[in-house]
Amino acid sequence: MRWSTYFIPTLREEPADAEVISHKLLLRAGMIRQLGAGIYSYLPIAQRSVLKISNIIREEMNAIGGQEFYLPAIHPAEYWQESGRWSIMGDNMFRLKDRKGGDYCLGMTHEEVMTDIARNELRSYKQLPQVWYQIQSKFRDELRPKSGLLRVRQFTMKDAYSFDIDQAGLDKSFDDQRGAYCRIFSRCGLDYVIVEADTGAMGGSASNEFMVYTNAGEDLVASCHACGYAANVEKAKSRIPDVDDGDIEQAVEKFPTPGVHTIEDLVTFSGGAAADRQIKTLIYVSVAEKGNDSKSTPFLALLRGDHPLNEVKLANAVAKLANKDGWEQTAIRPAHPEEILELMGANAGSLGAVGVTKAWVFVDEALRGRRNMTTGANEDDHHLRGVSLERDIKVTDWADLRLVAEGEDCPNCETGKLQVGKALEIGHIFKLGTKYSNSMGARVLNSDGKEVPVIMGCYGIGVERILAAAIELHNDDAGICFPITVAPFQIVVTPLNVKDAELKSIGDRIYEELAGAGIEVLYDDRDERAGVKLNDADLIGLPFQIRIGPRKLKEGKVEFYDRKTRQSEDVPVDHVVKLAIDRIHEELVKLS
RNA sequence: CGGGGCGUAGCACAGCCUGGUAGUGCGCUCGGUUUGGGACCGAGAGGUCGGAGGUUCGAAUCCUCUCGCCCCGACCA
Repeated sequence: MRWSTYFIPTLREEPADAEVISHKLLLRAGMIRQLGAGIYSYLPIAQRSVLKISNIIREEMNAIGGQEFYLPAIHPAEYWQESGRWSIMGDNMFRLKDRKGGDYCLGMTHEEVMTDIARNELRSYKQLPQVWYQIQSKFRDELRPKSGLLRVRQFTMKDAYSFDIDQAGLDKSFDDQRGAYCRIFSRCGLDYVIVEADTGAMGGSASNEFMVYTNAGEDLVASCHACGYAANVEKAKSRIPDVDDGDIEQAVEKFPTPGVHTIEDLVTFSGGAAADRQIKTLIYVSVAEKGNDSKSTPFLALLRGDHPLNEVKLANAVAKLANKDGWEQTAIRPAHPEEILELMGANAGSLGAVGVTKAWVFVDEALRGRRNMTTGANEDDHHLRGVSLERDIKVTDWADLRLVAEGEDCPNCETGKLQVGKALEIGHIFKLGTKYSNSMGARVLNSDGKEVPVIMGCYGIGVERILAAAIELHNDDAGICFPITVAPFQIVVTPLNVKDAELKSIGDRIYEELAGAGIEVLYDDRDERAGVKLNDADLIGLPFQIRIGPRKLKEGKVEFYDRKTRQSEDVPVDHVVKLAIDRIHEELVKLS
């Protein structure tokens, strides 16, 4: 490819509204341009990278028996209503109407579409297992698109679905996918970690996320160096030391606490209590839907005073009670002040669960067995001391509701401490089970002639996130340092002055020979100053460069430059093509 | 949805407070000189100042509304 006629609009200056490194470099390298919030056009070299990533994914999916589909992006609402996700997805889903007023959406994923095909076509266990996948655009009306390609409203996703007759089959399909994911991310040059994750709106039993540690990420991962435990903080657990509540169980006593409205206030208040001897009382609302009806149910969540709430854990705990009689919880949210007053008869800052019987009370496991605690009295400016959990509070359900913190003990081994780091999710695999096959009626006959729901798994990868993550992980002050497997080209050939006929003719020859050998080569035949060409080459980050300049050519040599190490070696003109081919193959082998 | 910021040439920005002929740098075009890490000289092209309404003799500038984009938050009562 000749750079002089190829479209790579590099930017010298940094775009004003880019924040994260990959966003800045994608713009500066002429790879993407924004069309709207969270909507990007991929320019030619970005498209080359995306296609290379897609092909790696395709190869690994095919290697485990995956079969590629092409599915509609626009879905009639009825399929999503059947699965129940028409309401669960809420404002995150792009919705539209056709000319007759019929409801449609743009697909966020394709469980419904794939399950529909499965239920129409799969009849017998003899047809299982099946592994179906696609690599296509997905649409999500994100609350806040941001960070270039990291959180967008249209993106490319590889999503695969497995259909098995039993749990053992699902386990194998899941493990196959997990192995394929490891190979895919390794081949793309990404350091990743596999973590336990919440299943969220997908439903299902188990799930693993594939994460890349980077400050541009939006998730937090808790991990233990001692044993390798790693989990999304949405799911992570930890061990904490016991707190001494004293030997004697005291009686409940109300006392005035004027002006005390926070845990912290009560710690310093004379006659108050340490934060770990307090009970924090939070009022939340479960929002549920049934058909076109919706309802809001306020409830209490109790934690130790110094423990932060993990909303995801709380939502999961509440859903067990909220999802019945056809109701499906779509969200939980903090209660509004007027809702708190109505439910509790007091305002935030003086709340407590003692005597509460008309609302659900969810209590964090860390409070189990605790005695002589201090909490709000449900009367403004009053608190209670001497509260014992089991004796004084009517607990609806115990659950793990606590957000783990850095430095707490690993839940999985004796010695480790948890570290918490920011990470970017690049892949997610789920054991769905029968959630969709039940709601949509995908059943086959088993070997006993009995009709059973198909056991499903689903497996997603964000293609552009791989590109962005590769840039986040591999860059320096001059620009991108692409892993060769995702680089738009493998090498750039740069005659430093194309008006010098000798430099140009040698450049032409090297370019032709590399291209003839099947190397993905970009030829910088632009009539630009050397500085411009070298800076652009560094910026777009191809792994290797061949620089042809007058100084070295006097000795019959050209420079072979390694972008990542920024080392160059002088090579006789006649040897450089072979050297380049060898080095490129070496790189490819490293990432195979 | 709440808070903050910003919309002026392809890009980055100044001008706005205090109303009076729309600017700077980079990029772009042409000519010349240059040529190993983002050259120099000269001559040019390019903007309904996000949009609508209002105030005024006069609005990029003041007022109202609106659209868009960026950042933070939307868990700890």
